[in-house]
Amino acid sequence: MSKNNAVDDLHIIERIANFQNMDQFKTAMDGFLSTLGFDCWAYTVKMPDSFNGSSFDIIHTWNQEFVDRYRDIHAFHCPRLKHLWQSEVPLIYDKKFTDNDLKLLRHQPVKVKAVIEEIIDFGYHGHGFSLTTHGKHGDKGVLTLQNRDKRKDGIDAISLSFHFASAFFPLMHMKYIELKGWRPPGSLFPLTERELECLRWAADGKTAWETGMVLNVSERTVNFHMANAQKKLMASNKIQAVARAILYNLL
Amino acid sequence: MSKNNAVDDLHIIERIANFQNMDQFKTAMDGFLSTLGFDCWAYTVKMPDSFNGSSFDIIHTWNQEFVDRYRDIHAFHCPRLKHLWQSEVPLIYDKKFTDNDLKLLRHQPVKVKAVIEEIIDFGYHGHGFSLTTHGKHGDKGVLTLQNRDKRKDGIDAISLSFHFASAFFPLMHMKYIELKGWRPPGSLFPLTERELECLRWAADGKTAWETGMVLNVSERTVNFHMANAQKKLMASNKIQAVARAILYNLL
DNA sequence: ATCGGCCCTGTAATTTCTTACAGGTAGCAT
DNA sequence: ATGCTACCTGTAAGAAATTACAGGGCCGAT
Repeated sequence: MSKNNAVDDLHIIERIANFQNMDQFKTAMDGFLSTLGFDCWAYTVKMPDSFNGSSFDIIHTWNQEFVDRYRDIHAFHCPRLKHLWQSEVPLIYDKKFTDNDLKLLRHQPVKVKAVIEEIIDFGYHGHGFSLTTHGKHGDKGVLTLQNRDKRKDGIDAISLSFHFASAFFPLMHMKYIELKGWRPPGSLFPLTERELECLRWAADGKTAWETGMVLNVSERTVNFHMANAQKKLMASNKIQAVARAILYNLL
Repeated sequence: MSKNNAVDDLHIIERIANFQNMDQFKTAMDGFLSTLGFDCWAYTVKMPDSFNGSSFDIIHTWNQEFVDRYRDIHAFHCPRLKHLWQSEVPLIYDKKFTDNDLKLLRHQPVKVKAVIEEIIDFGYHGHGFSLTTHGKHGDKGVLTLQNRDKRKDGIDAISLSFHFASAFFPLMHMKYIELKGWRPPGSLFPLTERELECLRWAADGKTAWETGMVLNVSERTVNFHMANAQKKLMASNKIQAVARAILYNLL
């Protein structure tokens, strides 16, 4: 973390903003994280390609066996992990955390219980934390840093790393999404102001006729703009057009 | 910031989670921020009530005159501030920042230029930073911390505060939204699994008949679930139902 | 055992959307 | 001037959604 002052921060922000390719990104990621002094880290990215399916990337220094198993048993059914993905509340792993989780186990259905037990058993220990960041386009990232090595006095060293990672992980994630070139499907063509207005009113439940009243144009014109928006968003109907516009944060 | 270790962090997270009312929240906010040693701070919250209008809250220690003027001249038209609201890239205010902004001025339309000049003139200086956080339901928060007092050596003290605020501001914001009791309209009744499935497929542009094929039920049944979802979401049609479900992060 | 919630299905009238055809205006840039 | 873009409007046929009417089955809880 070097000198840890605001000039450094500006420098880091600029550095992240200027990564040109994925190699630079990954090298820097490695650099940042290894200086934080953890045994292992994982960065998981979720990119929603539709409302019925998402693609995931996982970059990690865990052993592959664990990650595969983790995915196969649908570990994200564990309530705490589910919550991690949905909220911005970080998880801090320590003794107390594990105790709490074991307590929660009693109130879980058998299926979920088995999953959680296996996760804890397999590798859900070690000191560290998980952070979630929510991107603009429905994309999410989770960063996990852990010390498996019990001999290391991780718990007291976590804090600075936690704060530091909180500050820069959202930026790293944004840059990753950008470099990855991922876009929600059908976001290539810029929408005009009129098209956006029509989409907005449609999202608020207005019919084409009502939108026409609001915008002081004919119903026909609203349908015209809506049809153009649909083409640009590669949507098969108004509903998908609105859904994509929202997902892509256009409204 | 006291001892600054992980036990403290857990404590802070729990404390934030346990605020019972707005008074406790505001007192704590004051406490956190005043210990960071800045002259003044502002916390701005945006809650989208529909796609055509949002409500804003501003809690601040600026002088009211500035805040009013800031709102009246639509300061958020300033590109940097617009970007701040849309992205998660923080702004760090220092000499370099102001210089950059003045440089950018040359390429701006006259209207925007006038706005920016007035902001800089009126109060857009001082050392500090602005942070953005994106909530789950389309809500956003921006936290700004500044030292107006030029005699204070702000720039080198910013970093720790910046990291600390990055870590806990998202949680504060989540809690604020919760305490405020704000919900996107029509999110009171829990949707069933079937209703969610129908909404998801609709959001992906499928017609009721197509969704029926996918779910292996009749078109009529899909319309039945969709109608129930519409009632629960208080939506006047399928489009608004889908839009609200997305906004409320249900899909 | 009864009630309520969730799931499922049918018919039919009406409204809205979607897509095809057709056309015209205004402003801006090379 | 010419082309490009955004904007606007009309008609009409067919597809889809919306809203009413109607009904039955399964399961878990009081």
